[in-house]
Amino acid sequence: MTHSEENHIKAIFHLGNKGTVAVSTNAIAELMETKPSSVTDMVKKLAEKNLVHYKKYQGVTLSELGVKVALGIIRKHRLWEVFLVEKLDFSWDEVHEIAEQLEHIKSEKLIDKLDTFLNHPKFDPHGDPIPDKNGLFKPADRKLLSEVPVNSNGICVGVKDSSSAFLKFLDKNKIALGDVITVLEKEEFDNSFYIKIGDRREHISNQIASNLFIKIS
Amino acid sequence: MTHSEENHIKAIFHLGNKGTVAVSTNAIAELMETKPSSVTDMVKKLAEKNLVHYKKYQGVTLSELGVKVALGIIRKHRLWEVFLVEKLDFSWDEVHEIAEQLEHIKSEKLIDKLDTFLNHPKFDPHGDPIPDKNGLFKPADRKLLSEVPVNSNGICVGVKDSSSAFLKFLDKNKIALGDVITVLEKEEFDNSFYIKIGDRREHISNQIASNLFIKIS
DNA sequence: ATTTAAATTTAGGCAAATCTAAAAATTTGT
DNA sequence: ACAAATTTTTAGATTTGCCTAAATTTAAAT
Repeated sequence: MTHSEENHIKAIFHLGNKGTVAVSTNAIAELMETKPSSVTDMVKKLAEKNLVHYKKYQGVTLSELGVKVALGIIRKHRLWEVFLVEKLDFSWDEVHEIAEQLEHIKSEKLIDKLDTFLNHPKFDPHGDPIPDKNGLFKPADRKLLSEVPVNSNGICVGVKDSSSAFLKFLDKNKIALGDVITVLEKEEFDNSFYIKIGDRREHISNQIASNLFIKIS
Repeated sequence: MTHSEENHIKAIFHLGNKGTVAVSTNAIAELMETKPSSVTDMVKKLAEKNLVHYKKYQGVTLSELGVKVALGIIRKHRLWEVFLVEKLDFSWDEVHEIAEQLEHIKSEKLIDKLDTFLNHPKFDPHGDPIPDKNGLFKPADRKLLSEVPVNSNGICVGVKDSSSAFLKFLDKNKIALGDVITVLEKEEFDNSFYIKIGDRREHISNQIASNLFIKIS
């Protein structure tokens, strides 16, 4: 598998609800910052290799094999992210680009040993679940802060948007995974939220609230 | 820099006494398992980029910039090898292939942090010196066991041939870096050696002796 | 010092991954 | 339901890294 093939598989997985929902070449191209025509070419190649199901003009889904491959890449990506943050002391907004490179290193033994070294972590630094060797992971029971009823109480367990910009915003505002959050009030006018986080009271926009996952306790 | 470019630079460095001695395209091709004509192409490209000095039919040497690049790659390779052996518990004969991949990961910060995490090691698992950030490393004062006078006493600090086959042989015969070795006698007939290693007496062929480095104490 | 052998380069070609521009299919709006 | 807009694919070109086969240069041998 080339890097490019792996990246396309990953994109289809992420855009198409784990590869189950048909994704347009346009969408893939946009995510990958390439052109739709290039995606068409690649998708044909992946179809040849039985990694995707593809019908002209109808979008792409992953085959069973494709899902397996995608989960393998995601597993590697997220394990490396844990390594970078926990062992090398990177901050959570710096690790994505490096993990994008590391995820393509080929060695099953390496990733098994890395997993062991890290004590079989279940979540990456952004709260996303890490598939195990067989591609299984518990569908984290978490909800977007924006979609939880007022007075809900829980722990911040993940972010939906893991862009560097958003993560830096959270750092600046001292919001981190593990923080205890209570939704105090919803402002109907602009859909913003008043929350209690730790022992502070904060006012966060809807955009922030709809990118924070909490686990209701 | 592409992987292929980096690999060519590395080959020129290793074959040409750190890039200072002209290397033939043939030699490079053989080491890299490619064809001389392909090497010619690449070498021209590297010359364009001022990474090598190249005169048709006269072989290649590294430019100052080329040496810098080579040292950077070697630094990465060897630091990753230390990581694999010390942290992930790989054996020293397994790490080369994986490090060949990892050495191409691009992130200065990553390698600095890895270096710190590993406590700025000076040698890789085969006893080869690791260049520091500025490309400097002490020229390890070590000699081949085969070239040391009888009755010399020292510590085994490295291997010349780090092929998996040789390393496995050493493991099987319980010869490891750090072992104390005394050259007891040289057998003139076949140039083999009788040595004391730890508290055992061993008889090793010239081929073995000329691939083991010791540091005379 | 030629001739022969070996090494090296050139020329031309191929496959992968990308692109642009044009053609074809699908979707949308009225 | 049909024309217009949008999406998607095809066709053809480009770049990179590699190859084979032929030509050229250098080195070796008699």
